[in-house]
Amino acid sequence: MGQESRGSSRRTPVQQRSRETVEVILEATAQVLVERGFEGASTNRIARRAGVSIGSLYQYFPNKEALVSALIERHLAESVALLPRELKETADLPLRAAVRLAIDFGIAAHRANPELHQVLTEQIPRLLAREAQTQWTRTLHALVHDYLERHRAEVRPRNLRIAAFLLAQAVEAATHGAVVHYPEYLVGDELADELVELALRYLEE
Amino acid sequence: MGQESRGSSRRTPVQQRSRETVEVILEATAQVLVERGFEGASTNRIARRAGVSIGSLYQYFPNKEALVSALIERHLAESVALLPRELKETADLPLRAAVRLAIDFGIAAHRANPELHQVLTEQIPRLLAREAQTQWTRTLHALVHDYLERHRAEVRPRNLRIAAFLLAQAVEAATHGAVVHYPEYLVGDELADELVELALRYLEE
DNA sequence: ACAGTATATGAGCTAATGCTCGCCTTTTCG
DNA sequence: CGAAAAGGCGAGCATTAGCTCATATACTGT
Repeated sequence: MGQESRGSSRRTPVQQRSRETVEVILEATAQVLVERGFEGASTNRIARRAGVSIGSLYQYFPNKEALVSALIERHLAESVALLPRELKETADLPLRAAVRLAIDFGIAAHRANPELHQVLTEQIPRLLAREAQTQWTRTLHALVHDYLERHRAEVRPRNLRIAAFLLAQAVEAATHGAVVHYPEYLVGDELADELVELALRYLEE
Repeated sequence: MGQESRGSSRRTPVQQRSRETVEVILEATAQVLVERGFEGASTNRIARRAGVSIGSLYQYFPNKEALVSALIERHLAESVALLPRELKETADLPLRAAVRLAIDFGIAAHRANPELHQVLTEQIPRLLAREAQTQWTRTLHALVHDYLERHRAEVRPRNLRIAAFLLAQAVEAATHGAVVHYPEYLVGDELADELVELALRYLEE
């Protein structure tokens, strides 16, 4: 769904060769972004790194923003693809088990390619990441909200929207913050355990 | 303390006139940053907005980064200035009251000039904001940690560093997220109440 | 084999940005 | 008052970024 979000006015790859080119370009974008940040990631540099001419780059991406957008979309798509499957499993689990699963999932998501995740969430001009970011936030909140609604009887908070928002936000922030400021917290289970405690105690009667 | 962090090799204002110029430039920087983001905030544009020539701008700030850094520092300094006073008051308050005060403080901080806060936290290349950001995070965690240590007897968690980290992170994220994604949550007290609940339940025996 | 299409190339254009530097004006102070 | 220091100015330089386009090469189907 949505190979190209708004990349209109550019050629769509049809041969195998060009699909590989697009792939190589996206991969190079990720690398250069990690190494030199958004400003340092010039399209020329990306093309060079990809072993491809700028001309080729601009054949598939109308501009730098579209290029980075495509990368963000692809990165989120990976997480989004896992999410429903993972969280669907939690739907009928009891509170403690569900919370545990969700938090482990959150932590795992941050552990996969943490550098790219960091650049994408922290260094990209917000207007660019905005749409994707909002989409993701909404999806996540909706899922948590859903779970809470199903289990509303076993749960203390009355305003489930706020509860879902708080929980999602807290878990995300703690995980992200740990990656950035205290990576050592992530080696054991201590942080995860405490996060579970935080969530459960908030939810319990 | 630290009028200029690393702004070496530039003139330091000594006359009243030039201090005003610096002031005007910083104010213009904030405005343009809010209006056009980091990339759109060219030094020429900032100077024009300030009603000052670029020459003058570069007389006091060696480059764009230093300019923005100075603004960040000034912005954080305002919060930092309030922090100890505010939190010193909480030092001997009982849990519930202390938590309440801290959270109200956090929310208030986000309400003062939320647009600038948002640009500064979300749109500035991270390497630039990094130092200030880390400094702030550390200070905050230390303060919470201190409080917890003093009250260690009344508090459940054993690892106070992690507890402080989690709480600070959760409150910050919830407040920030509300400002950005759901401003409507901030009109009443509901969010604040729930945040207090989250923190207290986590801390209580 | 060949026409037509898809893909790839890279020299170089345009525009904008960060920043300098020579010169002028105002303030300070003996 | 007058000279030295501080402050202010803005045309314009050097650089770099994003991006185009004329041209060349690889596929594809007949």
